[in-house]
Amino acid sequence: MARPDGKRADMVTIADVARHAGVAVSTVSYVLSGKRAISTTTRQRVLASIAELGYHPHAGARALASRRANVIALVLPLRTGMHLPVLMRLVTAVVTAARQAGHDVLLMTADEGPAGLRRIAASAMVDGVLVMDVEMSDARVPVLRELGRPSVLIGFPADPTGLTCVDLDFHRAGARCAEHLAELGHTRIALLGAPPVVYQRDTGFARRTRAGFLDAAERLGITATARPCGESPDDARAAVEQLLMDVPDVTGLVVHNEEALAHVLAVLPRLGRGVPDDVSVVAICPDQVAENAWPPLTAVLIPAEEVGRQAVFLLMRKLDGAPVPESTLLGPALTVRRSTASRPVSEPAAARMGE
Amino acid sequence: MARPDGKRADMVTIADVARHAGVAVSTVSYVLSGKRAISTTTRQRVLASIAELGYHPHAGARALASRRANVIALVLPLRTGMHLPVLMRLVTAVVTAARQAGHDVLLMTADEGPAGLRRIAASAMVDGVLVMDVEMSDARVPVLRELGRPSVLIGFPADPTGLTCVDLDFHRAGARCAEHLAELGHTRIALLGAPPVVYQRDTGFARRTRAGFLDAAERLGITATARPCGESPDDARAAVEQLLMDVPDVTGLVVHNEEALAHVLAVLPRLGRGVPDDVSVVAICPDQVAENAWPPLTAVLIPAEEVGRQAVFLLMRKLDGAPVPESTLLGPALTVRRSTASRPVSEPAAARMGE
DNA sequence: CAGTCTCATCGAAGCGCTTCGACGAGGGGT
DNA sequence: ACCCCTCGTCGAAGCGCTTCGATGAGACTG
Repeated sequence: MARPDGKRADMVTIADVARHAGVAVSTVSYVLSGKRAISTTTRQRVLASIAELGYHPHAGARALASRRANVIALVLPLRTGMHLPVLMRLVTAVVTAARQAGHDVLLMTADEGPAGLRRIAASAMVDGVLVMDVEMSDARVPVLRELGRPSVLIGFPADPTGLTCVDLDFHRAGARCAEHLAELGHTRIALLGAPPVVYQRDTGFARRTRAGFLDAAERLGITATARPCGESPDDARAAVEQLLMDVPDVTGLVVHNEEALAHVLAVLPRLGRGVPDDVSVVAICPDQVAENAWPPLTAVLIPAEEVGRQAVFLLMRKLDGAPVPESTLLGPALTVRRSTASRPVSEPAAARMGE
Repeated sequence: MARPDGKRADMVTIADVARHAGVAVSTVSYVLSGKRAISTTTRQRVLASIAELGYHPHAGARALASRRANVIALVLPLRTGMHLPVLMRLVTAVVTAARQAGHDVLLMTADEGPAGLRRIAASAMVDGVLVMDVEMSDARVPVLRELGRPSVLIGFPADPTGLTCVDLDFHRAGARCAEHLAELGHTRIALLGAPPVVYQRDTGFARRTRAGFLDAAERLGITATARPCGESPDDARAAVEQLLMDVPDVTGLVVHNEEALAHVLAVLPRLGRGVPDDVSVVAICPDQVAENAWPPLTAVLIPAEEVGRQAVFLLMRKLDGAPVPESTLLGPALTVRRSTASRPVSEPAAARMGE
């Protein structure tokens, strides 16, 4: 393995390339970085040598000399409850986008906490940090502020001032659902949202969805109600029953609660409401869930790939010192499937079915 | 931000620590690495300075000087079909274990392919590579061999010679299922495995499970049959019907096919076989699936955390130049839930139910 | 044709760390 | 008293790269 000069055989250095091409080390460096003009002939020769020798710059040396690691950190939550398919697609999108921008991705789990962030930042191991699944009051946020490293959050904390955040625009998502139902002629619609406790905690996305939904309904001149919904089968059933009792002529339903979704869908037919014949259902959920439900659900999707790409894009801009907006909200995309239909012209299903 | 000397304010170097503690730079280094004896008083002083200044070694400089990056690469598959919860738990376990061993984790997706592996290895960015979800004939395997970097595979390729592989011991998993059924008194048992095409491809885990199952049954002196099972509802139903026709008195069933599992469970009652009253069912699947099925399934789980930990452990040993076994097979853990019971003493259910 | 530019290239000085050899101070043995 | 260790510490030489200033060769001016 060792060569006569005592170095490792598999380590080709920039000096080897320079020697092979008959130029100075710095010339090779400039060919690679493009930071100074190099004649075409020299460039060709250097590139040929690089290819022939299979040279790859030593990442550590480069980081040391250039003060740029070309690595970003991705901080993943461990927390359960996060929907995994969405998370994985986000991760994949981030890695792909980062690679396209010439960066690698260092994976951190949140359990190292603030100390991990400090370590990573102080050791110059990464140029910037991407924090996923941010909560309203997230312990990592103050650390991020304190470190002063370029960072981008996926999700919004309570106070996003001075940070850069990306997420789905839940306000517009809620509105989009109302609009879709209105377009189909529905005039009595309802939103079943997160469990009560989530609203009490003032969690951002739940409130924003509700506000968007109600605002849109008002603007469209249709009657809407929004209420929380528990996650257990019993709670979900109770919520649906109560809703149908309070608003018997409701024909459009938005469900923003992944856990409860299946239960809601199961209970509606049993209460004499066919989907979509009697009640149209729009979900706000990952597309996998929407596709696998029965019937396949018209839904506003969480655009994981797009969020990941955007987050990386913003981080790269920050690394380049370019200005970025504090908050980036991605437009919701509504996919029409088979759970929504025009408002039934006849009387409610319960009567029709002789129940 | 800049100090009078022109350096960045937030970068504390080892020289700063040395000055602050009144010792030589090398002394600080030795305190940190423990590679030479340092008097207690000096050590204390240095450690105090480190804490006070908030010093963290520059990762790049360290990698350059020591030829150790303290980073390992984790190569994730993009491929669908991999069960995500298992994958995420594996990833989490790997990151946690790596951190405990003083390493960080660089995340690569497989779509960069061999070139990505080469780049990572040649740039000395990582000390070793962990490859997940290895297939029988995996394009990454030859590259791994060629690179000669320390690596560990999770899963087994067709020819694991000279590699280090970790996985669940599917042979013993199959055997464990048979044993469990035998312990409950069942004497006619069957295995529904992967779709036919998987066996034809000579895929490792499917064959090994079947062999383990049949060997154990023979050893235990009970009658066993193993057959493939398609993934569609129709194929699964057909497989079950055929099985019940061929072996009407079968009372123990092992299902090693995640996709078909739900369909098998749905069809058994319709054929007059209650689970577990008439037929006991053991699954080989992730625990989430086993828990959420009805009835909750007795199952052999894929020990994701343990696999991740083992893989990191083995990689660390390789980095230290210690010998490691070529293959590490993890013992299957069987969790008893509500889908298995003692062999029914009476006649088959079909008769009992008057069908 | 001297003076001035631009272009292409080179040499050398670090970047922050590890590690090797050297060295002074004590603590045995004789 | 001597020599010889061992222990604790220091200084300096790199690790492979980027970047700055310098330099030489032409290509323009006037």
